[in-house]
Amino acid sequence: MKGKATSFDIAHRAGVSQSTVSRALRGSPLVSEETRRRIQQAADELKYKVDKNASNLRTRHSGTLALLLFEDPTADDSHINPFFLSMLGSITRACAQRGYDLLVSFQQLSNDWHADYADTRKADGIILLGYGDYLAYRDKLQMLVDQGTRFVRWGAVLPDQPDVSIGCDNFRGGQDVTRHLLEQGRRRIAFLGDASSHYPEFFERYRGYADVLEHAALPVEPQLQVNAESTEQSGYTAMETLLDRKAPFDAIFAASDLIAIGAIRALADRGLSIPGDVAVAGFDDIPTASFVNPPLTTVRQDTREAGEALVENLLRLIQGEPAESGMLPVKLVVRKSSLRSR
Amino acid sequence: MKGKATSFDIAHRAGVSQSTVSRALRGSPLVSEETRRRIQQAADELKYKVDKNASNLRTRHSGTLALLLFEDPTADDSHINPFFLSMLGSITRACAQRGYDLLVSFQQLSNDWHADYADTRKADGIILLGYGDYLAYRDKLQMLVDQGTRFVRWGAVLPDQPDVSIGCDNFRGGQDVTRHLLEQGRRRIAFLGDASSHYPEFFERYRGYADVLEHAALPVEPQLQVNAESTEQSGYTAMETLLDRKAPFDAIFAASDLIAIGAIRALADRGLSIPGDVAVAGFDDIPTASFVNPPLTTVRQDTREAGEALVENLLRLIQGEPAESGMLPVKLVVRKSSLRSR
DNA sequence: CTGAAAGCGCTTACAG
DNA sequence: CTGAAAGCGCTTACAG
Repeated sequence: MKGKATSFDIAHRAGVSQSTVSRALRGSPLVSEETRRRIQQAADELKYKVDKNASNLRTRHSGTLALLLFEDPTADDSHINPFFLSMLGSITRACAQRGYDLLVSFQQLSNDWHADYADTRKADGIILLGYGDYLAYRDKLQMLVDQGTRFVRWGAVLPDQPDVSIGCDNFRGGQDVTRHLLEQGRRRIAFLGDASSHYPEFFERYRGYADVLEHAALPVEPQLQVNAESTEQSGYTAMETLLDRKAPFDAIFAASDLIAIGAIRALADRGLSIPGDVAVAGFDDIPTASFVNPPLTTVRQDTREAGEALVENLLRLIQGEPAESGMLPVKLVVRKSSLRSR
Repeated sequence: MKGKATSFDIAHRAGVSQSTVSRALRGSPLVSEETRRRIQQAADELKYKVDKNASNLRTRHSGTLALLLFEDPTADDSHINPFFLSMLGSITRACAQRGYDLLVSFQQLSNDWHADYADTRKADGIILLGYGDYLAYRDKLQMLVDQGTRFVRWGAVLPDQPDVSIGCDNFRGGQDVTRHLLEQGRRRIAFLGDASSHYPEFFERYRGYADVLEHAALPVEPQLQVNAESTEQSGYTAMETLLDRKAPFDAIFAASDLIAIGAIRALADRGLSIPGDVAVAGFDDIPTASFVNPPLTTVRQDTREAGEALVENLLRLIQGEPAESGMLPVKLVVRKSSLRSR
């Protein structure tokens, strides 16, 4: 056998026309059972597989989705945000279940990702997953929409978005954490993480936090908020900044687990005990969260459900059906880092 | 503009033939600068992108590699072995650097993965990454080789393999850990992990361990070895089994960090202190390793280098050049879990 | 139920 | 340097 077998080879071997081979292998009801069996057998014998490039070219779709993962502070190789990695896992599975392949790619915000996979027909649609200045790439989203590219995005779900976005209930998560910390007797809760519309997910968490404080008639103090992006390093630095401000606080609500982990390190380096001196809570429930010392109270986002929802909605868009942005529930996971006494 | 522009549209707009458009866009030296510029401009204006399906069909290759990730004990969705996740990250990057796309897929050992991506021409080659009974899928590897499929595998590098495998120096890693534990005064070191040719990577680590013990004139005791696969749960169970045997030991060498983490939990549950009563060391240096309590001594595999090597060699195979199996160096990372005194 | 034929959008000898 | 033409391997109306 030289080269791969084609449908003509199968046709020849099964004594039918090439068109019939194609029909049989695609499961067309027009083919008789007997013929189908003969063709299937010939195909098996020659280890024939339909050439996807040819079939995609003909049918005008690829059976493939593209996942574009981007982080603003481009992580060194393998140190991708664990939460995204977990999403990647569930998205891959969700695709497989629906018979789609998944193309994975890392991008920088600055790149031309808005004009690639879908345009080259390598993918039928795109899933956007990442962390970066929302205002900076909002235009690109609009461009994608204008071009008619099918895509869904993981991120904050806001009223005025041009695209289909799936996200968790960040506001609610922020409320839950803050309420919990108050219940534990904390009164001066600091927030580590960006709190502006540049980073809507963090901002929603912050708004949930502020909302609960206000309802408890507690002040929302600007000096208790420090910007941080979602890395351990950034969390460490932010924690130091907060400590240097000398404003008293008895709890930290970090906008992500990575930030929380950095903060824990910084607190430990200054000799502060957790949760004795300071309670700490994060967001995401990454695998490491339960292993840090002390185990970290956090908010779990159901990545499995998230992956399903993203793929589900993207497929709907591809099929021309209506798809809607939606918010997934969150779940407070209480661990030692926020509990009153050991 | 209805539908996407094709090369004919560009040709029309630029006033040249379609063949010239194709040449210009592929960077053929046959096209004059002036013509190329005009074509490029027309392409930009129409936001034209070459249809990959068509071009792949013509050129007989896809510019895509497939990563097949499989775990024997199929992990629940997002809980993929963190080490593999890290590899996934570096492989994706290595592909991108070389202009290749990456198709990611989870597989079970039992599936027909040996006859898929490459056969359907969706990928030019395959990277195999996973954990499972080697003897069980060795036949499939042989089949891949026989079919002429281009693939490389991450795993143990053994003398008699039919395929190109890249792995770390597991034997050396096993030696390093064991030697370190001996230096810390430990004498009865247990090994948690499968130690048979079914799991060659673990087996190599075990052989390194046994080798050092023998050179130190210490016995290699079967009752100090307990099988375990690379999950926390399995590590926990294995640790319990070992404890129940009542054979004295003062150190644990776990074949992977996940196993080590499970073991640490089991030891803690029985009230044993680490490293006071028992020193513990793992293998892989997953992100969590530095966060467990106490921080885990382990062996780092350079995933960045590993991803590069895999992609590099696969590309070589695809280009018909010789590729060779190879072993990457490992690095002992000493942390608190194995140190004599606090 | 089956076959002959057109065509998906490219790339690349071949001829100028 | 450029164009006309063949062909990559399929799918799917169209005609029987």
